[in-house]
Amino acid sequence: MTEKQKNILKSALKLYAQEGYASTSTSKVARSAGVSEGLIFRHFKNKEGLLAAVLQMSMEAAKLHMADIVMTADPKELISKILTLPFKIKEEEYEMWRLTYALKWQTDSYDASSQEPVKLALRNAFEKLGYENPAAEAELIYMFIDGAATSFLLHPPEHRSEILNTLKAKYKL
Amino acid sequence: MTEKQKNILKSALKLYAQEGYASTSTSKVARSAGVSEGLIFRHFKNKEGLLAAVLQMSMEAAKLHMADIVMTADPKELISKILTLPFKIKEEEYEMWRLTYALKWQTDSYDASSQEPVKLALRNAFEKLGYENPAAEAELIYMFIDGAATSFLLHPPEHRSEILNTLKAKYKL
DNA sequence: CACAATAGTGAGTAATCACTTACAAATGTA
DNA sequence: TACATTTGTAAGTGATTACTCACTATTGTG
Repeated sequence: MTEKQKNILKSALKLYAQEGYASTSTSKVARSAGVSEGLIFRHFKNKEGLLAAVLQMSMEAAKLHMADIVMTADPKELISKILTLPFKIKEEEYEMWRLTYALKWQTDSYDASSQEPVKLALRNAFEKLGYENPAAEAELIYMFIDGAATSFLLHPPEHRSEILNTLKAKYKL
Repeated sequence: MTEKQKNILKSALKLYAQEGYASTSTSKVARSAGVSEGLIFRHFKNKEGLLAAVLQMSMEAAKLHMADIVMTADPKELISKILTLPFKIKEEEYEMWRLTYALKWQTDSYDASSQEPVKLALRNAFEKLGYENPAAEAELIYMFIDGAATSFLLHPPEHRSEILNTLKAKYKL
């Protein structure tokens, strides 16, 4: 991976996250990365290819998070880890999360399959804890972390820890 | 309001919700509405003006919902109404909600002020019920309905009522 | 009816879009 | 050194973009 190639990916992520994929032209990405526009097509074939590369790069980090969570044995700890997830979005992961959340609404890009392993782990955890409807509880948590992440990504956070504690109390964590 | 004007708004809402605002050209809207492209600019000045008109039209319905909720006196009923909101998105309101949720991620369009009256009503309700941290509870609920709406708008719903009941149980409703 | 205002059209506009091509510079490898 | 491969650029391409303009059709009003 060349330095210029990395610059393209970095600029594309930044611009796609800030202004949206559709309204960010390849020429804008090239200008921001300090390369000729042709180079984008040399390395990534077309605009879609660039998006795919950006997404793949971004998702490596997320996969590590998820793998750690799924392997947690103690059910209470697993639920706690998942609930805490959106409250701990790191500065350097901000742009990638903004992009993935925004892209959800672009018709073709939504992929629910990546959520399955986490949902399964959640269901098992609630089952172990003797909850009445583990599947519904898992869905509920998933909906919540989606909403919380949205909230934190869109407006500056306030009293995060209070909110997290109030939430944890609902599951006696 | 002319018939053609209504058609433009209807087509624009549909296309913006399906394919996104940025990637829907004015010519596409005109073709879908069966009018000349020039007419769009005659009536709505420019592309942004058309979006504003679509949004304004769409939001009339939402305001009625909110007004009803805010005026509910019984705290338990108020909370229940808000929790139920995303579970009852009507067919004819689907496109407008998809558009508003997608537009959240477009840098400039987000307006948090419309949420304030509802959040205030929620805080008061939790206060009346003697909850420890009413403000945090209100935020929590708001995050949840955001996540639930997202979930219902993006993938086909399943066991909605089970999920709603599990959720209501957490607030003893 | 007269006539002004509004509604609507179709053919433009320059700018920008994603993408290609021909060619040069840098690099790997024998 | 020789030469093939990869990296990079500059100047294009036709299509599409948001938008304008000159014009006609329809409608409301005295």
